[in-house]
Amino acid sequence: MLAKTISIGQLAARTGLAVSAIRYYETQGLVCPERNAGGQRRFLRSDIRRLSFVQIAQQFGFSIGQIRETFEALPDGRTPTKADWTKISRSFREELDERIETLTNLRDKLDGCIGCGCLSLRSCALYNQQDRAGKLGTGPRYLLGDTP
Amino acid sequence: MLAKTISIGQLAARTGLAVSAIRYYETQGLVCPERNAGGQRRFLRSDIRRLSFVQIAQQFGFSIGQIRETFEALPDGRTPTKADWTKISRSFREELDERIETLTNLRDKLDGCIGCGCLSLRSCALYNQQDRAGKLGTGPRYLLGDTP
DNA sequence: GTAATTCCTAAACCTAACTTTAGGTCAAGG
DNA sequence: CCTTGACCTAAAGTTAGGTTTAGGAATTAC
Repeated sequence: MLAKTISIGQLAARTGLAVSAIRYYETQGLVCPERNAGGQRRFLRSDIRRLSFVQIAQQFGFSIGQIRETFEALPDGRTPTKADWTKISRSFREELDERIETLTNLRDKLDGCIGCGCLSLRSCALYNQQDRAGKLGTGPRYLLGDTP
Repeated sequence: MLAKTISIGQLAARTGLAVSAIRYYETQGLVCPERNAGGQRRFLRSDIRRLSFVQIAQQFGFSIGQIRETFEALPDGRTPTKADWTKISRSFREELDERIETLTNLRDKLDGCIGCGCLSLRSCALYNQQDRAGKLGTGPRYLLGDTP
């Protein structure tokens, strides 16, 4: 018989996460388990999917805060449907595309540098970006595209 | 007149790094400045390029340890030549290509999931990787390709 | 019904990559 | 020459993302 809710240990087994990590994620607002009479956490089965998504997103380099924001698109109270997850995955994919593009751009610049005598003071695109950043003082660096 | 060596403040101005960051990098073996009579650090001009490289590598997601290893290919004692930097950039580029490929693969899997009803318990490639990882307990996750 | 698990909280600890602080020294300009 | 800004060290603090520890309480298994 399939229980309606699962324990933290079961969730850990199903997601490959440590129990301590799941508790930590709760403090960060990534899951909101109910409690039983004895005060123990009871998770929905859909939290397995939720935490799997967390792990995948982390592999892609997203921070917990960003993942929490992404989850704000999920329904409050009802179990997320396939359509909900599709929506999230799609916006996630867009972010991802941007990241890959940024990395690829940067790599291509590095390619140019290998050809041109990398990091030369005058001709290297990457170096010059740094150089300009330097002139702005110790503020944020905009190598990755956060132009000033 | 161009001084032979530069101070930490000048290096900071030229690289956009904080003075404290440069001191930290010294403790991590990324730069090895000499000292003058008064005990103050004196950097080579080539350290500007060195630290610029550090910043670029960090933008690509390399850790300080990895960058230090990369630098072990640089000559000890003489100022690195263009050929030295080219060699480093090239091996660096290879690593980078791998990372882009990994990210792209992962993204394509996510694409599959968007099509298939993402993160479904049975049909999602990403999810199933997680699932298998779960069954191995809390050990290392191999979503990024470090297969067991 | 009792022993072994599992779970609970709070607080301390961990690594990476730095910054900040405190208290003092060095060097360059007027 | 003396003041001001740049520099020095050591140690503590910071953020992210957790883990570990300590001391109990709730469940489950036999």
